[in-house]
Amino acid sequence: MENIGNLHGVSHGHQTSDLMNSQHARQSSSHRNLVSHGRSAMVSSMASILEGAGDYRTDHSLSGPLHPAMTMSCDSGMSLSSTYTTLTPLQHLPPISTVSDKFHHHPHPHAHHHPAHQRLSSGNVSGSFTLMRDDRSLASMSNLYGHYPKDMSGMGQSLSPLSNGLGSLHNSQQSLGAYGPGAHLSNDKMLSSGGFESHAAMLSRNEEHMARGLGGHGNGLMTSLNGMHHHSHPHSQANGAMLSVDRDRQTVGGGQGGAGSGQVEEINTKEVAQRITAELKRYSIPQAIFAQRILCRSQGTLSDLLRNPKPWSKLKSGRETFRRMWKWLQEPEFQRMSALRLAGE
DNA sequence: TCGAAGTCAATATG
DNA sequence: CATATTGACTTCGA
Repeated sequence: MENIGNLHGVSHGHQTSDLMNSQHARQSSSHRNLVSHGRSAMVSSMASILEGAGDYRTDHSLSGPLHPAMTMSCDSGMSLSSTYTTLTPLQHLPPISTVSDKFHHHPHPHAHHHPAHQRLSSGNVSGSFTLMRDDRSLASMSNLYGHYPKDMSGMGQSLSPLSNGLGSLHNSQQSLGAYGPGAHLSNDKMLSSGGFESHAAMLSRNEEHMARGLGGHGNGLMTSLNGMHHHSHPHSQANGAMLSVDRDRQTVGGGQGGAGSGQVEEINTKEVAQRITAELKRYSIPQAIFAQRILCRSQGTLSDLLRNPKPWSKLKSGRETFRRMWKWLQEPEFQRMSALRLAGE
């Protein structure tokens, strides 16, 4: 018994418990927290620069009825949830010490994470990080992850949406298109339904492009703007208009969304799966990496999800996984990368 | 108690 | 090496 119990509990335990799974207690490592750290750090940096920091963050909060923990959460799940709460305030001020504090109170057996985020924090704070500078981000990424950037350089250069990334993206999407508008399914409310889907893609892509294209502030502004302005309504913040669109529909469709706590996003799992697959290929990110760092799942699981995505309606706790993927897709490239890097570091 | 959903780890395959 | 498949396990709801 114990063996098994231990094995399971300790060996794998990472799962986060998502919302309902509650499998927490798995092994994991704990470094997942790093991600959150990294993120907050980044946010802060942005915030500092833009001043809209709070807003930016807000956006997360808003969009995140789900994201709260998801964004980073992988292992500690519950603990994190609380952490996340704490994080909110943190975001406003990125005092490293504070951060450390929060972390510390976590049972962190591993030390190597700390250094990692520390350095990040400092970087951000000092501003050297300047997320805006895609160059920088890229550079950093390159350092950490040689291959990711490989395509990016190309993409980055071409502002034209169709040139690179989009081109391929479109491809995939087009294939999806069949089910998109045609909608033999019930995608009426799907996150990416029909034409809108392409828009979404474009938008998100644009973000990335802008990031590098506009250079610094441009991107930041956008992001923050998107996220900020209307904090009044909990709809649409994440990154873009697209979201708002879907959100609206979803809200309506879902109806009970609930007050906030339950985001009623309906995600087109099939599409997300395709997009993720495409992105992973684009950046040469192995499933194993993405699965672990972003989804906190195993490679096999990811593979299965990507190949045989179940319809949103049939998903239960598995939705969380798709939300994470979706979330990731919505993030600006540099964030995606940093998430990958950080989580893995 | 049973079945479904989700995962994982191991293993097979390309 | 990366991805696909599979068997076993856990959790959850009837």
